[in-house]
Amino acid sequence: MAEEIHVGVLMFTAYRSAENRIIDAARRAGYTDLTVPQARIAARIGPHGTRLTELAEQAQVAKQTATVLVDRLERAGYVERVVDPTDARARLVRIAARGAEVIAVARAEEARIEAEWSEHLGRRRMQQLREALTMLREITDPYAAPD
Amino acid sequence: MAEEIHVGVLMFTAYRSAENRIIDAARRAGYTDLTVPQARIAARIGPHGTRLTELAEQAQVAKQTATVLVDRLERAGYVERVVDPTDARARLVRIAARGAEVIAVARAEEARIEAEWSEHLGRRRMQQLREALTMLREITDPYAAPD
DNA sequence: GGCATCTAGTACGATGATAGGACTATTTTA
DNA sequence: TAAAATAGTCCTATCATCGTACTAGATGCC
Repeated sequence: MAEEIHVGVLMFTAYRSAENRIIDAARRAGYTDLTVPQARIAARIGPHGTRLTELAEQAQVAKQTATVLVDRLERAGYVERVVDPTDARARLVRIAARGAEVIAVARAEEARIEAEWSEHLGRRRMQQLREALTMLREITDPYAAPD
Repeated sequence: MAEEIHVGVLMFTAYRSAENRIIDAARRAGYTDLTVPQARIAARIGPHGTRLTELAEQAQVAKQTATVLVDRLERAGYVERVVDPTDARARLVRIAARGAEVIAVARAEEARIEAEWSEHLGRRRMQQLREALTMLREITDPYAAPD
């Protein structure tokens, strides 16, 4: 029975572990508002801002949900909305000052987690893991960002 | 920038994709109630029933949340609660008839997904992925089921 | 045994997350 | 230029989440 665990469940466990650690790190740093779904959305904002619909697709939630999450992030000062110069219907969600601060905290914890995982697995296996997941993205990412 | 994606995010994408597909399959089969959090809890029920606290830990939610989810699952006929013969305080959550039906549907979709992933990655890489994730579980699973 | 302590689960209440349906404004297509 | 598509929001209903507090049963310790 040991081999019967679905690969997806294994991913959930590892992913959720990382997510919890990052949220905890943010809380310890004083960013006690900021929930997991909010962080998930915020983590997908690109350097020059990202459209709400795009964020919704990547986080795999409805756009109404993304609207609510961005509302809260905006009210808390983590992000801001600016008009998209290329399309008057659209608005770009961008990281605001407070957002940049917490992202730094998150990135640091992220790096720590990656280092721990890498140490536990060994460099070769870690590399294989990353490679396999990156390939998998081709068929599991609905947005299929060409990077 | 292409290599900067955190391994955790890659896992989220794949995991969420699988989860969505399984839920969709269940809906198509007529099980239109049943939400993602409910399914997550239900998926962790063992063959002889599992305690609520245990389910909460494995799904990484508070026990109050697990109570609510099990309530809904029970009302919809997917699971049932029976007294734990070894502890009068505890109750075992067990799969009920309707639950067994939808699990069959879920397992089938799960197998299909694994097959697709395996085909996309190739057998060797799929095996490496499973191996790495299984190892990772040792340091990321708070419940650390011995299995 | 008997009392303090711990554990399993529930109840209440407040807030966040989620999405269906409908709507406006703008852009794209035919 | 009219028709269709797209970006985003609003309204509303329901689910999910968890802090705090509580009850009932189990355990540890003298």
